[in-house]
Amino acid sequence: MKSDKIDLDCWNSWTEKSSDEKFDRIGQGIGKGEYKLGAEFDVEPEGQNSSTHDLYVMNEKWEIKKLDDNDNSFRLGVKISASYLNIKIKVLNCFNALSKIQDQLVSGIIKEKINKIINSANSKHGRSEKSIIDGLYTNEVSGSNFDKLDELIEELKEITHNIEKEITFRNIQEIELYSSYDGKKIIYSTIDAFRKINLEKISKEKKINLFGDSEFFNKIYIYSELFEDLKLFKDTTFKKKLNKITRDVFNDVRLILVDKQKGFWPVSNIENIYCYRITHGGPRVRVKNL
DNA sequence: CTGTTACTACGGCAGATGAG
DNA sequence: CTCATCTGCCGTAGTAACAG
Repeated sequence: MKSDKIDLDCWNSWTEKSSDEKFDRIGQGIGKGEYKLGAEFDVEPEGQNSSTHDLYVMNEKWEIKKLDDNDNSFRLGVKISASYLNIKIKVLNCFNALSKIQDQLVSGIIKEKINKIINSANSKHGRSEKSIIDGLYTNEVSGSNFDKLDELIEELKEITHNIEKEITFRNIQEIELYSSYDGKKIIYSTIDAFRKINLEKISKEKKINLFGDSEFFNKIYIYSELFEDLKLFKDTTFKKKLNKITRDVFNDVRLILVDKQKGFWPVSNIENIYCYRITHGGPRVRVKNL
């Protein structure tokens, strides 16, 4: 193979050109395979001189990743931590909020659904040795917990979506109540009206009656706790969101996988990489069709 | 100065379980 | 049984920053 020609989405073998470079040679901010790959293309690894890429080859910025010999995965740098933390916080907010109001919900179908979801989040799935919630707090979400969490988020989205439809159907997007400030009548959103009434020192029965029935009381309660945080997953999913922040790392940078024996694998379509679990505080990534 | 700790790059691997 | 996968938990090198 000539070093000025590379094949995408397959292993390009190491050639004579890099035979003098050891794959395992590392340096400051320079990972395995970078010197060897650099030798193939007569370039030096950027290392500390560049925070955006490892090699500059054929007018492209290259980001080099060595796959884990164990399971063909790789991890990302700390740059992605902020993006992941934002997602994690929203997810934890949802479950914390549900746990807090759990006891205040009135028995019924919707409460049972929420109970199941909370229990599932506090359970281990697949081969996991810790629950989803524990995993989120310890920054270690296993593959099966990761899959299950995605399902749970979708269930919560479905629930809040149906509540939204019901609010619209009942035509109570706005409710008129007396102001706590000056006693005058003011129009409040459903959520604000609920929160206002829920603070009143009146019996639960009276509160429920104001919203029609206990099931609808539950629904608005749940909705008021979740809708803000679930906005992050509007028109997307937990997994898709993780995939997006993972792929965004490679905007304007070509991902090149390296392997001691097999050579190097340039990834043509970044959609071929996906996040499948969280380790050490960030996404762990795999490549399709490897 | 020197010695030490902190920080930021970079992945690694042991043990258990499940598939065949 | 053997082998691959899954899960959880860490490690190392090089340099900068700081204490004395």
